[in-house]
Amino acid sequence: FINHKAGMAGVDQERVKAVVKELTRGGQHHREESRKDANTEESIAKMKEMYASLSATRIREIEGSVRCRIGEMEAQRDLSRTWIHVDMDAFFAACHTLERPELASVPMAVGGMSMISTANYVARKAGVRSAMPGFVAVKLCPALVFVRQDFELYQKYAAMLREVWRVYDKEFDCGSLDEAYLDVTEFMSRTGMDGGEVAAKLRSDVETKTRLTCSAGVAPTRRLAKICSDWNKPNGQFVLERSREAVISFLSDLPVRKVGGVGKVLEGKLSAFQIRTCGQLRQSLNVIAAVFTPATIDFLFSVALGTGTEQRPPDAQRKGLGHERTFAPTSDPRFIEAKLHGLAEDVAKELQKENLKAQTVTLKIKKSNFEVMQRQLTVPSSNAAKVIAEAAILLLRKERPYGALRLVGV
DNA sequence: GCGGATCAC
DNA sequence: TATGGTGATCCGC
Repeated sequence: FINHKAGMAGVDQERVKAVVKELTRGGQHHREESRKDANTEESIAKMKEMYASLSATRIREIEGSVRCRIGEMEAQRDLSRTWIHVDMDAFFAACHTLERPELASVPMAVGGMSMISTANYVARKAGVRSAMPGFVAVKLCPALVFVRQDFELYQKYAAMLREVWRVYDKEFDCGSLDEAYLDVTEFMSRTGMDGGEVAAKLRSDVETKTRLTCSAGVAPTRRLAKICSDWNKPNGQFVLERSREAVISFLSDLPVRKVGGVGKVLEGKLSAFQIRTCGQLRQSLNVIAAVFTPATIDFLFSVALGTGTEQRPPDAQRKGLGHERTFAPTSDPRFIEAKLHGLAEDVAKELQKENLKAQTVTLKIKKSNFEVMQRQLTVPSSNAAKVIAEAAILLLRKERPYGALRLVGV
């Protein structure tokens, strides 16, 4: 929970670490996390070993192809578009505060003792953070006020937000309820405004319409715009000029972890090769090309150069639809199979609503020690609850004896 | 194609 | 006392 999220700058990180350690020591969840950490370390060791064993000839080959590839990517660099990424400030918490103004001045989190989905900036000062279990948050901030999630409330404000965003880009796409990517290139030529002016007006329109604040990033690519929207959060904006020099200079000291798609594990692997910033990444593309897998290499090259994501991706069709539920650990097959029946009903209803059929049914289970397993079965295409439930239960029974479970999903 | 793993929000 | 739910992607086999 020590990260670079907005509003977490002045947090006493040692205190957070101590509290988390005290509350998790010896727990099953912690053991599972440690197991994954050990796997990452093992993977890093293999990568280092592999790198050390490369012949001089092979290294020269890689260097040549990397040089060539960078040249091609530079030749195709596209600085013609202006993207704005707009991101609401502590969206869920802010929605509740509009309805209950007294929450503005107290530390508040949306969620419960198990999990927090977001916290207001008062709570963040104490180290409370999204994805933190509520019982840890209370220990960090005993005065913390919990508010239950209310998706209808968020939907109401999200609909108002989309009204605003549409004005700037008819085809805007939403990352989630509270954020969107807008290609404002045409809006700018139509109005004569520059990127910063458009972002300022957009944020002002959002606040006028909803009384909610947001932050915005302006940049020549979607990926960079997303990073920029976080730069002056909350209630701020940042403009990255549309020039190669500006992009390269912006990236030079940017921690790789700020880039969407770089999580804890990839950050750890890069760090093992002394790569912590995008500038260092740019200087290390030979290593990257030597030790990572193809998709990751493609991704990291475009991150390092600040290229890619200039175009809006075509809207993808759905590839999966599922439901899962956590409960107090049990091995009672009657309880577990009843859960699966209920989840299968929910899935079937949504499939029917969207005029879809299931081709493959996946059973997901999480054991009481937090180990996750998935088993799948291809069925004759169907959106009938009965077919889906029977497939899930068949898969479950094949895993007997499965012991105590804490979650099942369909 | 399957199952584990990672990531975003 | 107590660590979520949904969807996507990648990789090794």
